[in-house]
Amino acid sequence: MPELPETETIARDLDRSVAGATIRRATVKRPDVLREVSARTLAKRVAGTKVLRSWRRAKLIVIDLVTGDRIVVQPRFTGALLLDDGKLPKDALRYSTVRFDLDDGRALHYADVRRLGTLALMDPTRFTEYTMRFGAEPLDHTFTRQHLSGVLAATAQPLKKVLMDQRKIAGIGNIYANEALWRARLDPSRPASTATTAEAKRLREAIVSVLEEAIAARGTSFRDYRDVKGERGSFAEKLAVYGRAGEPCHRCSRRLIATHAIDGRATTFCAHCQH
DNA sequence: AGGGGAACCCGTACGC
DNA sequence: TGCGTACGGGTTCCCC
Repeated sequence: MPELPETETIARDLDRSVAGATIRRATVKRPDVLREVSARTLAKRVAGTKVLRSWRRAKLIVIDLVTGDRIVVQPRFTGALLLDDGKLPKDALRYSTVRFDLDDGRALHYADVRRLGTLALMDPTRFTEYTMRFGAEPLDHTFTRQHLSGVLAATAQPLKKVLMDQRKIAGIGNIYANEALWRARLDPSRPASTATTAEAKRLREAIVSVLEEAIAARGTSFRDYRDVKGERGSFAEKLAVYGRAGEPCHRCSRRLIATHAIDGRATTFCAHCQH
């Protein structure tokens, strides 16, 4: 599932390969993935426009156009941005929902098997309004231990729920929330406001390190995630807890516990060394 | 404000 | 083998 490291990988790759290209036209095969714009309006507003850059905010891939409009992609579970330069794996485009033909002959596709992911077109005003809802970027220099302490102190919700709350911290989903809490040796169900200064420091360092390492590995392809070339990330082999329920903790060798008690989401942790 | 629940979607897993 | 059904997963929205 594309979280921060996966969307960052996609956005960086696109920035390198598509910035400067001009979109010749857009073709919508599955209009139900569109948000904020109709197929007809999308096609009209992007035709003939140049791509300035591609970047990430929260779990969104944002493609800036020279007109000021932004293509905003939220891949959710199975969404992928695939760049078809004739070398994509066979079948990669089977679930293409929107195709952007570029002036150099390549095509950028938004493909999505389950189509819970979305693609929107936003003008600058709408984009600003939309992204105001997101909390701190964990890899930004403003995400300090003091900032995290403030976020944690403000609520008695479970730590894991706070990490995954996009209004509080942006970009962390189920995989990296589980991993960061294991690294910080913190019980996912602990009320956030009970975290000490030392624990907040540990948690900030855990969040930053796991996200940076996952970006270096080009993300986690636990199931569906693929990069713009249709290739997998390699961080799945480094996961300490996610998907490892019943297996031994890498720190203390005791069996990892699985629960759905927090927000109905799969949580895996070590009851012996996370407190 | 925070919590609960439904809706969105379909491949996969499972029961019969 | 086939058919029917339950499930998952992030976000949004609506209601309490």
